Amino acid sequence: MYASQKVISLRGMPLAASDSSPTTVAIENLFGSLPTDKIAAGRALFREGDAASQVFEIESGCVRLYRILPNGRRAVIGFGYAGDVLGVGCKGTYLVTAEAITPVRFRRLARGRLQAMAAESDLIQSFVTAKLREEVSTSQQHIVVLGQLRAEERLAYFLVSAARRARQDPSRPAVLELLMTRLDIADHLGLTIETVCRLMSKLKRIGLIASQGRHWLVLRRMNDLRNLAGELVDAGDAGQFTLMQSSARWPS
Amino acid sequence: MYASQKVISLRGMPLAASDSSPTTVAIENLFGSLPTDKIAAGRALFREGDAASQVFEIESGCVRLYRILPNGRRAVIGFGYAGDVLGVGCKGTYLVTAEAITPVRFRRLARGRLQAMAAESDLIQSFVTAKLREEVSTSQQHIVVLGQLRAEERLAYFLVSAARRARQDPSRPAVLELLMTRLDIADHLGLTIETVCRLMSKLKRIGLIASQGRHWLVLRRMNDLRNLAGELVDAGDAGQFTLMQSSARWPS
DNA sequence: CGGAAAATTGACTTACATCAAACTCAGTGG
DNA sequence: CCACTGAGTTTGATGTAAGTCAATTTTCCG
Repeated sequence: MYASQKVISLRGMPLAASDSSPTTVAIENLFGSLPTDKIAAGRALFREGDAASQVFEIESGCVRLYRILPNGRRAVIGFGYAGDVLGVGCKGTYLVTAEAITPVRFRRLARGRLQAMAAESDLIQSFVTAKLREEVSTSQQHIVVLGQLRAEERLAYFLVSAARRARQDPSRPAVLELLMTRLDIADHLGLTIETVCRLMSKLKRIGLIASQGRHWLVLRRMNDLRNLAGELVDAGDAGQFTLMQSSARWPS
Repeated sequence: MYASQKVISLRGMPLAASDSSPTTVAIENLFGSLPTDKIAAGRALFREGDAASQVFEIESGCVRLYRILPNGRRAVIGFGYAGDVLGVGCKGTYLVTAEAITPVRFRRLARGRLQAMAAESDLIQSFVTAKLREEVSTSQQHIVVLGQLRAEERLAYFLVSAARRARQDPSRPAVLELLMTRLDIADHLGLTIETVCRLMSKLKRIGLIASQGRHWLVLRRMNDLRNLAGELVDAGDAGQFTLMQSSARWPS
C-alpha cells in the first residue's frame, strides 16, 4: 500500500542525525559513558514536584510530559523521543511528569554533575543554554497553537510537526507512527478525544491523510495540512545555538 | 473608596524588591552602568524575526509581547514590566514583537557582550540560565491555562497572577492597574474581547471584583478567584536559581 | 479466541464566537 | 470649561464549533 514511500518513525529517531556538530559532540561527552537504563511502558521517569536531581536523555522509545491539575484534568505539555533531553528546564523540582508510552531506554546524569561540567566547558554550557532556548521556543509555539488555532488547525499542526520532527523534506507525503493514544493527543491539543477522532476521520474523508491501524498514518498532502495549520510549522528552528553578535536596529 | 487598601500598580514594580540576592547583584552588574533609553507608547522595542542583537531590561512601563500569525490573528504571549529582561530566550532572531503599552524606560545590552560576561562570571551565567528557566516555567504554565481552563477560569487566573506579580500576600484584596486593553487580555487568553468583557461584568456582578474606570480593578475575594482559576497560581516560582544537587529516586 | 482497552460514530447540549448596536471615557480644540 | 471625537468598552441577539453522553466497533495482547 505505501510501497514507494519512505517509512519514518518517531521511535528511534536521532535528534541531530549522524553529524558531528558541536551539539552532538557535547551530548557524547555528557551521556556517552553513562550506562543505559530501561523502563516499562506506563512507568514514570520522574514526577511533577519531585526534587529535580537528574537529567535524562532518551535513547529510544517515547514519553509523555504532563501535569495534572487540582481538578483532575490533565495537560500534556509535549512528548519526548530519542535524542531529547529532559529535566533541564526546571529548577528545584520537575515541572512535569515524564511517563513512558512505550518501553524506554535512557541515560541519566546528576544535575550537580551537569552543573559542574557546564562550569568547566563552554561547549556543555552552550548545550544546556541551547536546550533551554529550544524549550522556550517550543512552549511559546504551543501557546500560539492553543490560543489561536481552531480544533482542525491544531490537529493539522500536530501531524505536520510530528512529521517534521522525524524527517527533513516537509513537502512530500510522510508515513508516521503515532505512539501515543488519541487521549494523549487530545490532552496535548486542549480538545476531547471525540473531537480528535472526528477530525481524524474528516481528514481521512477529504483525503489529507490515510491510516493503517491505530498508530500508523500517512500524511498524503503535506501542503494542504500545513496550510490548515496556518503555516505555523517551523519557528522552532533547531540548528545553531550560539548567541548572535550582530547589531541591527540598536547601536552597540 | 479603597481607603484602607494598599494600592499597588503593575507599573514601576521592581522584580526583586530591594534585597541584595545574587540575582539582584548580577542585574546591577549587567545593566547598572548602561544609559537609560525611552520609547513612546505604541512603538516596538524589537520585532519578531529581527536579528536578536540586544537584551533589554525594562525600567518602567509595560510592554506586550506578541506574535502575528500568517492569517492575521495575534497571539499575546505575555506582558513585560519593570525588572523584566527581554530577549534572552531567543536564538538568532526575536521570537516575539515587544511593543510599548505605556511609555517605557529601559536599558539594553548587546547579546555579544552578555555572552562574553556570562563566560567570565558564573553569577551572570546562572542569572541567564535562571531567566531562561523562568521563561520555560511561565510558558508551560500558560500552556496549561490555554489548554485546560474554561474562559472564566482563564480570566480569574490572569487577574490573580497579575496581582501576585505585584505583591506578596495572595489572600488579601488587591487593587491593581491593568495597563493593557481588553483586546490585549483577550489575545493573551485565547478569547474574544466580548467574552472578556462579559466575564469581567459577571465577576463584578457576583462580587469577586470591583472596578474604577477602565484600568483599575479591585480583587475583592482572592480565594474565590484563585479557586476559580483551578488553584493554578504559583508553579512559576521565582526565587533561587541554582541547580539542585540532591538525588532522590535515582542513585547517582 | 476472548476480553478489555481504545477508538469511532451519533444525537444532543452548551460555551464561546460573531455580528451589531450603544455607551464611556480620555484627550483636544473651540 | 465644555462639546466633539474616536478609540475602547459594554451589552444584546444569534450562530456554531466543540463538548457531553451514550452506544458500537475495532484493535491488539495475553
